[in-house]
Amino acid sequence: MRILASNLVFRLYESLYETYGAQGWWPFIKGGYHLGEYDYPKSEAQLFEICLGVILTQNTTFTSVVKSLHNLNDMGCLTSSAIKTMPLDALKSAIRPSGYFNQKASYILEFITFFEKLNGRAPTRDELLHVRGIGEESADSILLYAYNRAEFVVDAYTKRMLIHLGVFGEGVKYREVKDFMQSQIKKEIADEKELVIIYQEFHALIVAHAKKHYSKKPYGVGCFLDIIP
DNA sequence: AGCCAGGCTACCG
DNA sequence: CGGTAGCATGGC
Repeated sequence: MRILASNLVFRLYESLYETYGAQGWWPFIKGGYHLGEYDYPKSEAQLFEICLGVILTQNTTFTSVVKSLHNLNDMGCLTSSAIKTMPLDALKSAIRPSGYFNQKASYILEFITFFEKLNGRAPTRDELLHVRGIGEESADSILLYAYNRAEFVVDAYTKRMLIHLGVFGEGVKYREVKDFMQSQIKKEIADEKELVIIYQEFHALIVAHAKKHYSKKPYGVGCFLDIIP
């Protein structure tokens, strides 16, 4: 989705979108997805798969997560009920490629307990934050990608890039970055559905860009976003 | 061989 | 509060 540049944050978005194009974002094992379509998840199964992916991808590459999800799928265990009833060791070995498999196995089981109690209702951000294993980024990722709520996701890349560009100083807090990005974007976009799409694409674009230019030190080499304040 | 990956908790002062 | 060790595998 194109938007008109009128402030710093939009210029950032436009430069990234111009360069990398629509990212689509959340990749699925079940059902696939199409670029430029935003009516996902299309099923409860996809919704749960996003939540699972969010937990598994903590401090890991998504390609590792895909392996774990395929392992689970091959065992017929890509649903909350199946994971709940499978042996713990089987769960651990399935998600092994994503690292931290002991922690993540218990995080997943705790999330499932929480998820099933929701009974189809969308969780609040605060509720998610009270689930062990769900921090700020995971809560926002689940809300944004699984529940299509307008919650901007801030990850290590986002902070690193914005610090490098001089928007924030070292040690900036999650909340500060999130509030800034959201308030800037909301100045131009009022429609909730549009906001969700922008937030989804924006985070994906930042990751795409940061993988290229903000992965190894010194950060920002070859970054063309010299447009900031 | 070492550093990094789409973080979070627990525990420290 | 803020800071940090520990968690673990896989890719480059």
